Amino acid sequence: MDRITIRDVAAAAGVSRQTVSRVLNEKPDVAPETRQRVQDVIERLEYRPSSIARSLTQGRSYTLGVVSYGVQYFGPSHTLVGIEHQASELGYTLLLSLIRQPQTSSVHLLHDMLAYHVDGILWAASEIGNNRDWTEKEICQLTVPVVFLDMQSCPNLSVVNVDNRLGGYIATRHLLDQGYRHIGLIAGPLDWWSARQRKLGWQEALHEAGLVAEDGLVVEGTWSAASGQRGLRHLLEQHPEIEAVFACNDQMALGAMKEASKSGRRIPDDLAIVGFDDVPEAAFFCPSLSTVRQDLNELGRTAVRELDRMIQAAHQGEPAGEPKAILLEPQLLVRESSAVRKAGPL
Amino acid sequence: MDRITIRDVAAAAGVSRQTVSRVLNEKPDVAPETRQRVQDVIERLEYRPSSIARSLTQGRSYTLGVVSYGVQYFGPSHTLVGIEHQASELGYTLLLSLIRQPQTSSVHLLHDMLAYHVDGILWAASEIGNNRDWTEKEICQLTVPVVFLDMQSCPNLSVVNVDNRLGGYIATRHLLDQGYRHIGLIAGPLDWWSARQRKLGWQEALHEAGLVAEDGLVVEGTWSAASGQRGLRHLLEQHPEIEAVFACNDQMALGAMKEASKSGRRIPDDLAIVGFDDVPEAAFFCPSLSTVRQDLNELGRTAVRELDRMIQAAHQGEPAGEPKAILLEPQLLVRESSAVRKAGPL
DNA sequence: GTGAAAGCGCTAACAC
DNA sequence: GTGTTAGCGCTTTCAC
Repeated sequence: MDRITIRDVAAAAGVSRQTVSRVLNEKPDVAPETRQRVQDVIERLEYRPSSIARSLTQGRSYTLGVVSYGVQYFGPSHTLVGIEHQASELGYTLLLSLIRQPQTSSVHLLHDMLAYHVDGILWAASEIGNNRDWTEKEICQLTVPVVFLDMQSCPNLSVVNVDNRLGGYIATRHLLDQGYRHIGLIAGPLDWWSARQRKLGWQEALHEAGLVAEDGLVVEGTWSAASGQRGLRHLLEQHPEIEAVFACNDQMALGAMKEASKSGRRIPDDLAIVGFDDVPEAAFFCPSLSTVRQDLNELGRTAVRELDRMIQAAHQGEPAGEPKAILLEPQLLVRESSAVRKAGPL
Repeated sequence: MDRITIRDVAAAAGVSRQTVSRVLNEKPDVAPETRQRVQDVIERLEYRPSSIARSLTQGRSYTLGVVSYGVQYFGPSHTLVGIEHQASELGYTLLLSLIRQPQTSSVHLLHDMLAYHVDGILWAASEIGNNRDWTEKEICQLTVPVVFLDMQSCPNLSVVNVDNRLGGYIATRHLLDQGYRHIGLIAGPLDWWSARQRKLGWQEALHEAGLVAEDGLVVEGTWSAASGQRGLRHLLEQHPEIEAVFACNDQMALGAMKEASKSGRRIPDDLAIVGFDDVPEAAFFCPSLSTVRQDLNELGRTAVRELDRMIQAAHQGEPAGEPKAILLEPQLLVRESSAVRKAGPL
């Protein structure tokens, strides 16, 4: 069963292919009756124009490349949904590539996407280790705009981020405001840029309160609940005086809650906990988990809008404009796990 | 900055475009030295062949369309990862479309993908309500193969599923084996085919044990933890004698655990709970949650392999073969929430 | 208003 | 071994 082409339509309508093309693209200079006739034939034949043939002639594919990592987890999957929805609203289709080894540079994915003539690229895989070192050499000689998510901003690149540092700050600041002074940190893997940022926020809040952010108060996790559990155990062994913990995601917070209950500590009375992400389950943990919410859907949407802007500009021969660094504000959600400490002396 | 084409390479190497093409496609009949010279030029010019131009001439795009829904949730995101990895291993790139309104038929997405000349389509959006009614009329007249995931099998369609019914059965059977007799069901939304299947499994197990699967023992949730909490409350109000509950996903199980603890019931002593999915957090709930694990990664991979098989067949002019219905077996994980009931009379 | 010719970047089929 | 011709399905340019 062969594809129906513009030829078939032209023949059936008794016009030239150009005229059909004009009707398809809603261009003027087609007699109303001709237009109608062509449209009827299109319907009857169920003709659908080939997007890739179009891409070839127009030099635009209305396609965006997305490179992501860890889509099975909360953050990346929510970001991806935001990306897709905004993209489809703007008339783009997505080409998806998932990275398996986040440590390596994966430049080749970029070229793969270019082979499909994408109009732009969203690099949504997190910055881990030095997996971004390639950007300097590659990006400048690219033919299409690229927007990065979740990576350190850089003078030549367009980047969209949630303000992880602010998130770490408000989480810690909240615990300080509740009267806690000995606040531990269960960090994410510190080769992740975002994890380092959250840690910085924690440090900043402690310093601001005149406290010392000792290394002993920090334990590095892997984002997993198991690592959160181990982390808290380790922390409490070393520093039994710890009264509160900021866990850098909700899974690690859950693991910490498990460990707390194992060690006979009640939350929040003996140990307050704040997480990060606001996974849907967080409100149903026992007790419910205070956490920092980031609007990842909006993160994805913003990135697409920015990319679209760059594409439009480039397409009109405009001077691209300065690369932007966009930062979204996270938001604190207070629940039971960090409720204000009961009155009375320690 | 213009794209480097096969012409540029041909000119620079002093050969015809055809020879360059032969080198690119590793065809024989090129003199070793010519081949080397061409390859050198390719490297020097950093030439990358255009995949879409190739698609046009070859009638193959090495591209698969994926239509999914709810990618921000556990199941669909894990399936997507499986799909992507298997696809990329087989040399395919993915075109991704996410549905917003699962109730509506979304046939147009199918045509959108065809416009991009995809070699095949994976319909990974769940069957909900009658959002599959279009398949009968559309599929037969399609030019490319389609594989469906998570939907009722149908004589003319290729379908890959986890055996949800079996999953419901083994969860319930496990509770029966533990000595529980009054077993409630917190079902998923019953317009979802998969939710109905899990319910069927529950019924089957009860019947087999000579028990009646009364309607009063069933409450319909929305997959959310909140609905699980409400569900259990409702169930216990109506049937205080309930000793165990099968919640059709882990989130609802979590909500039920919350409600149990609110109402002063201990798990598993006063109420046993089994979930479905095995989200990574399940092992860290308090108590840890018994659940049914489905290998969603493998689900996605299997679907891609099947689709690839169909594509290959069609491409060699073979008679497509019978549409297959593939079923994967889920697996019971016993944890604390359904531990064997303490000895002693009821 | 409409059509003919040329071309997007590549490969299949056939020459030589 | 290598080059020429034609064509994938569409749009652009320029005739008429």
